[in-house]
Amino acid sequence: MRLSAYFLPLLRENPTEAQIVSHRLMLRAGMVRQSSAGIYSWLPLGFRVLQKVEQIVREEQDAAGALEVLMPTIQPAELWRESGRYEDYGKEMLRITDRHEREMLYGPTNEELITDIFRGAVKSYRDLPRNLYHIQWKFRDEVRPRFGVMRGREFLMKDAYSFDLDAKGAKHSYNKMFVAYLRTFARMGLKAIPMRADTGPIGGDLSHEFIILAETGESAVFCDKAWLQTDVLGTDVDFNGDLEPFFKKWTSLYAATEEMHDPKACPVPEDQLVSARGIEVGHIFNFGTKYSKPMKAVVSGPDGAEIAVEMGSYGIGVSRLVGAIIEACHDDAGIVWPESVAPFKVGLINLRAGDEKCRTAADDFYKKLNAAGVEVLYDDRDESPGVKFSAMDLIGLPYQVVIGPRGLDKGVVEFKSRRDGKREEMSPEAALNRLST
RNA sequence: CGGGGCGUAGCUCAGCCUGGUAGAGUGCCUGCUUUGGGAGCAGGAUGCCGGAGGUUCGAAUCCUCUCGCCCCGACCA
Repeated sequence: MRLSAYFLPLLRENPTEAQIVSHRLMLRAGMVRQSSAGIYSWLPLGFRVLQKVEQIVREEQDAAGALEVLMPTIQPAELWRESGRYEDYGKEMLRITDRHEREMLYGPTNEELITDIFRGAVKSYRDLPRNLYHIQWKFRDEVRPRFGVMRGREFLMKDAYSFDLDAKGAKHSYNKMFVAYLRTFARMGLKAIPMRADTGPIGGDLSHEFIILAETGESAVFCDKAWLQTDVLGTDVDFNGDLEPFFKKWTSLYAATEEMHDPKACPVPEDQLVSARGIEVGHIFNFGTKYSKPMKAVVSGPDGAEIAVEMGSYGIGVSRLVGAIIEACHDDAGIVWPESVAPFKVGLINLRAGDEKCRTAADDFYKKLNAAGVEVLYDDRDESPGVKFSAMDLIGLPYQVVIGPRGLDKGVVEFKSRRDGKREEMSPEAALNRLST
């Protein structure tokens, strides 16, 4: 992509409304624009990141055997009356009346809808287990939206729902998602710690929140100091095998959210306990028959008797993750994207747009990168070098290739790694080689 | 939902107290000179001063109402 033809409205100064670093950087880097409180438009650069995050989530859900569907954002109120949550949810639910005076709502989550779909289609234990997920916009009318996309009212969420015949199967489904989540966040370069969590209004008895430690986090969390030195799972897993060892391993070290943390009962000695702030990026629940019973999601068992299915739900805040990644990956100059979610892999800077030799060399390098399938943002604008350097640092692409008259005379380009700031001179071929691998 | 604050140029903000021609920096446009970490000079464009009422000869400024946004707290993927 040529920057001269791109839509990248950068801000030189910090907008006053943005108080935390990810919000500031997302606005300054031209990733999002606020539409109203807690509601954002995603501009090209931000949207690319959102889609990369979404794709990683999708791949890991698929790998764990979950099946993607797409449910609507608007749901009928009746379903929520069946589960009893229509009244419970209160003002956080955006309620809508259509032209026929029918009560509708903008979905804050989808347990009711998925249960309705499931009960209409599955009648036999033979069709279990199943896990259905979708990645869809949700709306929760938060009292106080804040922190940019980290606590918006409208947000993109992956929510998966598992259906099993019995508690043992349900635990296996839970473990699958548990492991898939470890892999998902690890792929994004994040250390997300699974913590025992309160089930809240979703219900149930088994629940983990996946928390990224960050000073700006909204939740108070407690964990064993050893977690700080522990790497998260990144290896391949057989999802059909026994996952309980993985679950045990990644829950053996103490980690709990504030609601679940009891200082008196805590097994970790005080000097070994970390008290920190965290960002919740995922939350998994096993809630048994909380919805299947009132909504009559039942199957015939082997003996012909009706059995209410055991359910779980599994959420990842996809749009929140974009902010969370920036909270975890930035420096004074701007964002430092992990390669897996970077909007482009490399920023190509032509230092002298007006110089024939530079332009030819840069155009040529750009063509070769494209041919090699390397995602590149090419700054071909006629701007001063300082402007280009700072813009490229701000948007945080993992690598920069600088082509200027000084290097060209020696037949080299400059290759810079954003993360450590190291710059090396090398031939264009060598730089191309580095980037295509 | 309680408490606090802010709405003036694309952005950051001054002006408001004490009513009298709409401002600065930055960005934007044009031209020239520049060019390895946010360049220089010259010229130029940009505002229903959030909205509605009111007071006044006269309102960005005073009063009333209203809408929006932000922050702290309680609540939450």
